[in-house]
Order: sequence, then structure tokens, then C-alpha cells
Amino acid sequence: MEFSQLRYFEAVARLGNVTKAAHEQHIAQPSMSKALQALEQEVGVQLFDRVGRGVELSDAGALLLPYARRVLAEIQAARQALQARADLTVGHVSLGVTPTVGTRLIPQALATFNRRYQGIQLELHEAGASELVELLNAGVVDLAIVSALVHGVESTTLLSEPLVVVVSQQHRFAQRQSVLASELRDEGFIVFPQGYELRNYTLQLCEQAGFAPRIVLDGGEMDTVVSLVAAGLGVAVVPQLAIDQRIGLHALAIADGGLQRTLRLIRHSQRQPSPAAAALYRVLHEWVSQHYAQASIG
Amino acid sequence: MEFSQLRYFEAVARLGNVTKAAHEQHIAQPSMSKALQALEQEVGVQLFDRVGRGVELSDAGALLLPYARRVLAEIQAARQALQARADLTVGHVSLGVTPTVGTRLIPQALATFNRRYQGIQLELHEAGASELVELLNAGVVDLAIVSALVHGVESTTLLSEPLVVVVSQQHRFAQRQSVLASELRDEGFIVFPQGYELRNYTLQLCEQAGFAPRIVLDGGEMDTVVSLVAAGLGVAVVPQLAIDQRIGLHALAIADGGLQRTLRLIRHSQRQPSPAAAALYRVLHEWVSQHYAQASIG
DNA sequence: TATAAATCATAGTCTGAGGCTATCAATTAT
DNA sequence: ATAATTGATAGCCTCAGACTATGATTTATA
Repeated sequence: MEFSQLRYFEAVARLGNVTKAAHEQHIAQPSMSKALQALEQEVGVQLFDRVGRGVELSDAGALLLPYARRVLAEIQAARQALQARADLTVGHVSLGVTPTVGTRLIPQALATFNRRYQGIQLELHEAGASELVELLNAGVVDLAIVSALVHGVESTTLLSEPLVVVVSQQHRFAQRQSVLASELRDEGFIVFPQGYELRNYTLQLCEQAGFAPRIVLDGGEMDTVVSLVAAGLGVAVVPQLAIDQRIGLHALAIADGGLQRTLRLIRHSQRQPSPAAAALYRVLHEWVSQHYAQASIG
Repeated sequence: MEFSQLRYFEAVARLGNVTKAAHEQHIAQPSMSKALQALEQEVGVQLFDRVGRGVELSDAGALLLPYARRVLAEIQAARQALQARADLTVGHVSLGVTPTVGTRLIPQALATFNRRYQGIQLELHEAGASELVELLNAGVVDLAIVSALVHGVESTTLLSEPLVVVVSQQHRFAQRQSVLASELRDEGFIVFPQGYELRNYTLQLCEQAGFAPRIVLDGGEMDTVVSLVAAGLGVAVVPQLAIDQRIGLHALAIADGGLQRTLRLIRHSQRQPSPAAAALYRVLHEWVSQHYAQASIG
């Protein structure tokens, strides 16, 4: 039972005429006759009664017809669904991010994406970098933004943002524009939890300056950390962009070291991105290049 | 998009493995690979991601899969429906009869049929012989029982029943076993309506005996006619079988003439009977041969 | 880390399903 | 009667879809 046979069968049943159906289906009349015979042979019953000149649907044909129509409708629906997916009028894309990435980039870029592709459903997964790679390999997320260098996946640099030392506006360095890492030897540090890249960056900065940081508070998300800094509890190393919109804080460039956090957009190297995932990929790069032209290294 | 392609696609999606799916579908592995590629080419998207050793359903594949499964289910359902029809576990058959036929034959024969083929729906159409032929040609009824000879359709003799003159038990002939047609010259006749074969038989009998019958009452179905005869209103010519179960009546054989009414089972000569129609055909003949062996001429 | 096993893709061959044209047979309209 | 319409048959041809053999790549294992 081939699809062409069902299509031909439906045409003959609808038109009640082999010749006309053959024309409609763009085949020769004998081919149509043969196709019907083949279908009848396969299902083992006569589908049409050859009555006089002309044919008409038999009892069995009338039984088969609705099934045939449903099959043809399903196939058409499948084609349309795939087409809609390619046209980006429907779809789904899942983005993974590490927790500190979201602050400004994600909401605005996703809002842009959503305005442009109304029918595509967005999904956001927040997790650590290594877990994101697992989600990517498992196919749970299509793309992910991480700050660490990861292996085994295809990655592009989304943007590089400078890391700054942030202090309260009452702090002794509050009037300065930059510090040397070594000047932070006596400061109390507020650091991100285990596993966060920003924690590693911080520890690395101190180590290179030749001291082990005195940790005032360990753990806490971005919001908490910057609030604690504003309250004068200590200093912290954060991305420049994370404090753009905050008041009561002062950012100090790090004169030596010049640390930067690089956000990478990663995707599965072997999996073909869906049209929706490819679109999100484009929108993210586009949004960054328009809003962070100065920060993006490319 | 061929049926086999969807079947293969579903197998690979289910098993996540081209080789195993090829085994299951009884084709060689390269044939499976090629079939998948052909399907992907046709729909214009990748349906599987070839990730490492093994394949897994892509975004587009996941979209297509439910459609494919519905198509396969519909085709299976269609096959089962046709099979059930052939097995006589489901079906439909429509029988046409002329009004005076029904009295004993139809109810009992149809009851037998229904006991044997529980799933098959019966439909009964009562109409005149010429209308029944039209219904037969239009495919509304599968079979019909008529008493007249009709042309252009395939007919078999179901049974021949003798026509008798029926009188009331108070009638002057009530003690006799038979009469000559000419003896009925002075009787009042109750006749069936225009178009009924029994009316024609009656008039024909009188004409051959050399007189025109005096018609007391014209029109009326079988029940009415025999009731009127029992009430002494007149005589009538009816089939022997029609009055078997009645009291207050006396039947007289017609010594000369010896008229018989032949019931014929007709079907369309070009249309292939459905299994249900063929079964009803068999049951009717079978029932007649078992219950009217003496009456059936064959 | 080298070797074996597993898995999918490619190359090349062959057969038959399904297309075509030409024509016949049967029915219906003129 | 004659012409037109319609479906079936015969005979031919092409390519889709099957096969075997083999290659390339990844993963498991000694």
C-alpha cells in the first residue's frame, strides 16, 4: 500500500472516473488503472465496481476511503508543520546560562528575539557550566552561554567584559579609578560559591598578586554580593556590566592583571541546530554587537 | 514520501539505531541509511543527528514522528477494517422486497441471518418491483426479492408458491378442495392495488377463463385483503403461504390454470457483492431450501 | 594506548514497480 | 449505424530501492 496508490484511489473515488482522475494526478490512464488494480490486489478486495462505462466505489472502497483521506490529510499536515518550523512561525528553542550571565544580556536579547519570532517558544535553563555542557549533549538545551572555556563543543566568543573591583562609596578607594591587585591584600573579600567562574577569577587575581584573600563571606548570588559590598562588608570582583545599573557602588579598574571575563556561546558540534536555535544564535550575536560594540572582541 | 520510508523512519526513531531498525524491518543497513536520506532530502530537513556512533532524533524528526505514527496507525486500522469486513464480523447489507413477500419468509430468514452474523447490520427496503430494480442499480440495496420477472439484473428463483383462491368459511365453495377458474365468474373479487404482481395474476386468471372480474374492492395490503375475504366481502387470489397461519379462511386450488407466483432473488449483474451481501444471498437460499423444500422448484 | 567492535555512509550492481504509448473492448450518446 | 467515451491489456523503458562489499569514525576493551 503506497501513498501514491492511496492518492490515486481517493482521486478516482472523488471523481468517479479513472480517466479524469489520471489527468488530475498527472499520470496516464493505463497507469491509473494499473495502480488501482495493484491496490485492490494488495487489500484483497475490489474497491470499485466497473459498471458500464465508468467506475463506482464499492462497499469495500467506501470503507477504505475515509482511512485514505485521513492518511493523506496527516501527510499534508506533516509537511505543513515542517514548513512552519523552517519558516520560524512555530518552534522551540532552549537556552542554558550560568547564573551570573543573566543580569542584563539575557532579558533584553530574549525580548528582542521574542518580538521578532512571535511563534517560537523560549526556554531558559540556569545551571553551572559543566552541567550546561551535559544538557547540551543530552539535547535539552540548544545553546548555552558560559564564562568558562569548555571542551568538546563548538563555541564562539559572545563578548568580553572587564572584571572590576567593586567597593562601597564609603570605601577608602572610592575616589580612585583603578588599583593594583597587590593593594587589595588587606581587604575583606566577598566571593561567589564553589564552582562559579567568578570565584576562580577572584582567587586567581589574588594568587598572581602574591597573597591569599581574606574571605569575609563565601557564597551568594550576584544580587547578594553587590548588596553586601554596598553595605561596606567587603570588596568583590565582578563583571563591569553587572553593576552598570546599581547605585551606592564604585568600580575600580585593575591596573595590573587586567582580567576579563569572556562569555562564550556554545552549541553542540555534531547536532544540526533547529531553525529556531540558529535564529537565536544570530540574534544573540547581533544584539551583543549592537549594544556592546566596545566590549565585544569578537 | 513513501509509506515504507515512514515505517523505516519510525523504526529508527524508536530504536535509535539504524542497524537494529534495518534488522527489524528486514532490509539491509545501507538500504535503511539511504531511505532515511531520501526522506530527509524530500522534507528538506535533517531528521536525525548523526552523533558519534549512533543517531538520535532531531528537532524536526521529533516534530514529524507523531504524524508518521498516526499515518501508520491509520493504515493498520484500514487493513483491519477491510479484514473484519471480509470475515463478516462487521458489515452492512440492504435487502429490497415487494410488500407481499415479507409475511413469513423475510422475518424468519433475516432472524437466522442475524443470529449467524451478529455484527452485520441489516436494512430492509419495501418497494415495488421496478423501483427495487432502480434501487439495486443505484447501489442502495444489495439484493431484492420480487415476484415479477425483471430484466437487466441477475436473478435466481428463490421459490415458487402456488396461488390459491381464498374464500371465507361460510362461502358456498368452503367444502371444496378446488375450483375451475370459470366457476368464479359470478364472484366478487378483492384485488391488490395497481402495480402489484398479484393484481396482474388475478386479472390474467379471469381473462384466460373468459370473463372480466367483478371487483368489489380495489387496493389494500395483504393483511387487509385476507381480512376482507374472511368477513365474506369477496374472494381473492393470494399465495398459499400467505394464509398458512390464518383462521376463518378456506383455500381452493385452481384446477385449471394452476397459477404459481415465483419469488426471484435478484442482484446487480456487474457489481461485486460485498461479503455480507453474499452471505445473505446464501442464507436466503439455504433457509428456503430447508423450510420450503416441497415448494421450491429451484 | 593499541586493538577490536560497533555503527553509519558510500560505491557499485541488479531487479521490478510504476511510468509511458498504442491499441482493444465495451458502453453510451448522437 | 456511427462516433465518442471509458476502462483494460500488451509491451516497453527507466529509476527507486533493494543488495553486497567496503570505508570512516567512534567507542569499548585488553
